[in-house]
Amino acid sequence: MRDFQPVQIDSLLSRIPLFEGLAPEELTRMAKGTHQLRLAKGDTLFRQGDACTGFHVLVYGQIKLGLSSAQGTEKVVEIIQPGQSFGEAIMFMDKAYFVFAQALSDSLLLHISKAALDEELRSDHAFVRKVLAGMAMRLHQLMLDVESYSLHSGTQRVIGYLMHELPESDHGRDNVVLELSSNKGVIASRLNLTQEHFSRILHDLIVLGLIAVEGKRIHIPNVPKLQKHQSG
Amino acid sequence: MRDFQPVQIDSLLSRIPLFEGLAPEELTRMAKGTHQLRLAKGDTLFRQGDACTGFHVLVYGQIKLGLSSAQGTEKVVEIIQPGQSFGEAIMFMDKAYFVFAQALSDSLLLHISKAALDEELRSDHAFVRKVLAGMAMRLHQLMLDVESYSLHSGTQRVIGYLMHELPESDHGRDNVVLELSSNKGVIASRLNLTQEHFSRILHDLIVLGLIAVEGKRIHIPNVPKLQKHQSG
DNA sequence: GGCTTGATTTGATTCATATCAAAAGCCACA
DNA sequence: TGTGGCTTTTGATATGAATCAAATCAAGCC
Repeated sequence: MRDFQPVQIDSLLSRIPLFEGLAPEELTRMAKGTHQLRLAKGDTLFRQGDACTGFHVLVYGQIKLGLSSAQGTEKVVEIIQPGQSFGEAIMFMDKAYFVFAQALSDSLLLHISKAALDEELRSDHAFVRKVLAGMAMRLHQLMLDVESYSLHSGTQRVIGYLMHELPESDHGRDNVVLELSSNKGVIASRLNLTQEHFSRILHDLIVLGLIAVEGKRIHIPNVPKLQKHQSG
Repeated sequence: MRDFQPVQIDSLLSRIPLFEGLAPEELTRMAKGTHQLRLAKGDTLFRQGDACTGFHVLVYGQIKLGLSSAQGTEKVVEIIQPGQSFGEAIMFMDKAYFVFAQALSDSLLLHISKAALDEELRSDHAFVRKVLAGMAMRLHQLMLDVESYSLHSGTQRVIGYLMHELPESDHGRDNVVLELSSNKGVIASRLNLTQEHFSRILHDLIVLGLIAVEGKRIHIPNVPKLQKHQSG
């Protein structure tokens, strides 16, 4: 059951950061190589080894990208939020996926074909810069992850995550509230922690009075103080 | 003491994978934005926070890229070998370096200015593809690292590293020899292990008869057997 | 050849985090 | 309003890897 609503796709595309600034006719051209995709919570979008024919953009919902080990355990590499794209890198390499993608909630995605992107890349230098910048950011982000995994303790990673989730404007503020975007188990895995360890770290922070937790809602009485706690 | 030998730079550039296929006049144009750089073992090329004005290519020698933590410990992110380039991503973002670069041995590098690259990107679509492909590969590599760090044990990472260093043609072969490209401490850090732990893992593999070590030379009597050992 | 300096190994111990198991908590929905 | 199926927390224990300290090895080099 494939949707076919070019006009709506145009407008969805235009709202994606990557495609901002494209002329209407360019958007229409891109839309021709794009199709919509609906997933129910729990559905798999692709798995390791699947061929990659383009990249995806999430319109609404939530997707998790993960690695699964030989022993069956899995590790969440990234939690995709609306507006984010993913899969460009592997597309440029003409390789098969080596992460899997699964919907954490009912989701709407766009799939943009490699051919459509290639054409746009050929004709639009500004677009080239944008794609390059996007890939560079992704690389940078991954480097930060590597740094986190290898140089920071579990507690530091958790605090770092909370700070990252907090809108820039809330840094330095007092008494802010933050809503976790997913289940704690998923976030724990994203931070390379077990669910249990994550729970205990949160507990420790509560005992220290640095946060208060009710379900997915995290109260932070004093953001700079939490930030400063990154010591063990 | 800055070198100024445009002709030689042309020819050095032409031998770099990234610049293969460039027309002579393009090469000459790139060479104008390029300069040579010699480092002695131990010299620092740049450190965290330095401004980035272009990217580097290593002609000969060896460079380590690393992160240093607040506590003064450092972690090797990558060991650059001749022919490899580095720093493109951060250049595209117009951000300061957040890794440092230090020569592990006397080295010759080229520094290609952002401006020169930008110009070439604007005029040469094939070149755009190459840069994109390069960044994609880098991203992929980093993902593999993340996978290693989070899903594999120390022993698995070491075996993985050895397999990676081994030329493809030697997989499946018997009785191959492999020369470590750097000090064991550096490699250990690259694998996110302490020197001591790395030493012990090597020791364990020796006891199991999977490898034999003399200095930097690693003998592998049976590659597939070593490969298969990835279990703990 | 002995001496200095750095690299590597070995040993003893500690620590962070994982694992396994079970108890609570929390919804959704019949 | 209870009940089944999640998610989350808590507890007890195990383990991989780090740390600290010291011994050994290797390699220049006067």
